[in-house]
Amino acid sequence: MNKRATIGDVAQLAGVSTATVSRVLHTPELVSDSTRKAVHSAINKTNYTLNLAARNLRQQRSNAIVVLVPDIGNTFFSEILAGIERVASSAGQTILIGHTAHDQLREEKYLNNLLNSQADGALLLNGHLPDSVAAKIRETPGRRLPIVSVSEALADQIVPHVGIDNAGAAALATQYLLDHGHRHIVHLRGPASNILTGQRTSGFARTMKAAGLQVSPDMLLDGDFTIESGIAAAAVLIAAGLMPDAVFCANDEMAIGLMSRLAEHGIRVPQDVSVIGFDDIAFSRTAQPALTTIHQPRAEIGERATQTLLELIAGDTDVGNLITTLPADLVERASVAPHQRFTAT
Amino acid sequence: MNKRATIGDVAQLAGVSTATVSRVLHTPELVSDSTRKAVHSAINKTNYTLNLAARNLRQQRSNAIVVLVPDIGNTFFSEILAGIERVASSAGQTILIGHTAHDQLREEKYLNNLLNSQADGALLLNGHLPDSVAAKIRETPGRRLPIVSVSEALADQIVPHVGIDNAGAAALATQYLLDHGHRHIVHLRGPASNILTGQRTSGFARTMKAAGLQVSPDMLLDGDFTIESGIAAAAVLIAAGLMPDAVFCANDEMAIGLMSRLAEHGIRVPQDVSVIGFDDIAFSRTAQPALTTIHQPRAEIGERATQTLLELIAGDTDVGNLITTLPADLVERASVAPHQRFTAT
DNA sequence: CATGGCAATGTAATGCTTTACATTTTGGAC
DNA sequence: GTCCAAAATGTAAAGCATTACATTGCCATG
Repeated sequence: MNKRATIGDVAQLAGVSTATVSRVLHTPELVSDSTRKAVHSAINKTNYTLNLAARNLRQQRSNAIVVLVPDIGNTFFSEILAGIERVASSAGQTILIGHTAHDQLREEKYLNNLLNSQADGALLLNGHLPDSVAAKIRETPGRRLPIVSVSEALADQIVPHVGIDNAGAAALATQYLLDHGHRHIVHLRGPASNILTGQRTSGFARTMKAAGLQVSPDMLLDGDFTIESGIAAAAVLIAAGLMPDAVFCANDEMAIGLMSRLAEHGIRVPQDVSVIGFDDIAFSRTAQPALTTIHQPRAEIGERATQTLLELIAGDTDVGNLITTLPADLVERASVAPHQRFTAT
Repeated sequence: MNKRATIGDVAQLAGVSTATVSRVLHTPELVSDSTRKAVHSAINKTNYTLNLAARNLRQQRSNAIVVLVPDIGNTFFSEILAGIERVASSAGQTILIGHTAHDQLREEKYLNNLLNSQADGALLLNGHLPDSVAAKIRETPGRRLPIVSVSEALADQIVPHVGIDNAGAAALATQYLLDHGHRHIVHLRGPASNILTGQRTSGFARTMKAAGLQVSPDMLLDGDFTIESGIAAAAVLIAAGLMPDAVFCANDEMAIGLMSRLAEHGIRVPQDVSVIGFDDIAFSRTAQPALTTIHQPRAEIGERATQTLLELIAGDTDVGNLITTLPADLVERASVAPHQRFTAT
């Protein structure tokens, strides 16, 4: 079992210098036909493969970007990733996904890849920047780290961001329920630790208030973006014995969990209670009833974020702390119906 | 904007040699207290971070493993990933996810990371090994590449594998339908290109035959593991005008899509037709009705695969072309009911 | 035939860290 | 105070590819 061939082995076998081998690989037009053939044959004979660690060390870049995803299992992220990949790969960048599972240690670990020249840039889908990295950014304002936050903004937005207007979209959903005559509306929120939770809640509260409705504490339910927390929320509602007119869920997973539990108890959506979600994941279409929800332009979010990151890496434009806000809209399906007071006339 | 600090800068500032700085970082017990403090303070002052490219080059390994996933959006993979991460991170390995999207070019690109010492090993969830890599493995039987296939076997199994007995699990599902009195059973398959399709189909066909039932071509429907193909399959069934007793779907996504389309047409599951899925993804529990399906021990699959890979990397055991088969079982929910001929007595 | 210019190739420095081996320092025993 | 072992630290090579700069060889022009 012999060691891996190096560029030197290839050069020796082909009877040329290492520089020539390197040129065959990267700028073949500078090499004569005969030499090129000889080198290629030597490469085949030796089973040579480039050592990327050596190249990255020498070139001071890796042509890779790391994407931090809080929850791989959440289908919401996959279309964003598709957008990211489209742009990244056409720019010759490899994308590496780091699953953080909301774990600060992992976030740091993956970001160290960036700081340690394993990656040229980072895309944050997790809504959180570890303190150590944030401190580094503040300490060295000149040397901007190529990081862009996506979808979930940071508490302290010190890097560019691409996402939607969450408060506005939540307002849109709430207004839609109001327009259908619902008054007693409950909002099933995400975890308090998530920045989106505050944004969506404020959009909800603001719209309710504008309609002259008070948001009392019992109109806010706490979830954590999982199906299970949607199921649990339904249980709370059922136990309380008073079904609201409608429930605005901060994401589709929770809405789907909620509806499944309601169905088990014979509570019909939308006849007995209307439900609206957020995100428009694939399964919202197949839910029973099909879920009315807020659609985010996920592919475009991923694309724009990656473009911004690439500019940051190239360093040719000063994107500053650019905030890109893309439009979100409402898709009407079957989980919201007009309130009885509209139909019972 | 100054360049990044190197270990040399730290050494100079601390008044020691680079070797000592390196020791402070990796084997601090070999360094005296005072020196250690001085070095740490120099590290802070200079904002030093290790250059991983240089370390990887020197150490000839990266402490990273790359996981090839065909479809990030498929929730089936996330729990496998969780298992992988658990084992990998306790072994100090970083895991990097490469999304291949069934694209051979991407598969090669990510595997080149492995061959090029950007990663120490690879876990294949995509059921496919690019020809170039396969050729390399065959050419150099001595130098075994640290690769393990997971869940989806390779057409030509030249690396260790961890998964379930797919034909057996499909037989289990089919037998369950037979036991409930169903005779006219349709199997909605995955794409022909996928190795699982053949395995599951053969388990289905074998069990039908054992029950004295012929599997005619019209009892096999083609899908591609997506929700949409499940919806399309339902449309085919509806258009044909003859609803079978039951449908065995090769994965849950298709079963869910199928059921949603059936519901739109007023066809009730399980009263009018029974449906059984495969994989037991999270949304199978919230489907209406809750989906009866085959459960795979995903976390364990991920764990075992990673253990095997780590052994391969360490090279201390000869795992050979070990095939690890884990048990799959059936979870009864509400989408399968006894055939009328049982209940109508 | 001499010269300039270009194409093709070579030389050697560079990127940063780890680590085997060498050297110095420290502390204790006598 | 001497000596030795152990602890602490230093020196320098190695890991592999890229690339600025230097060199060689050739052709065409005058």
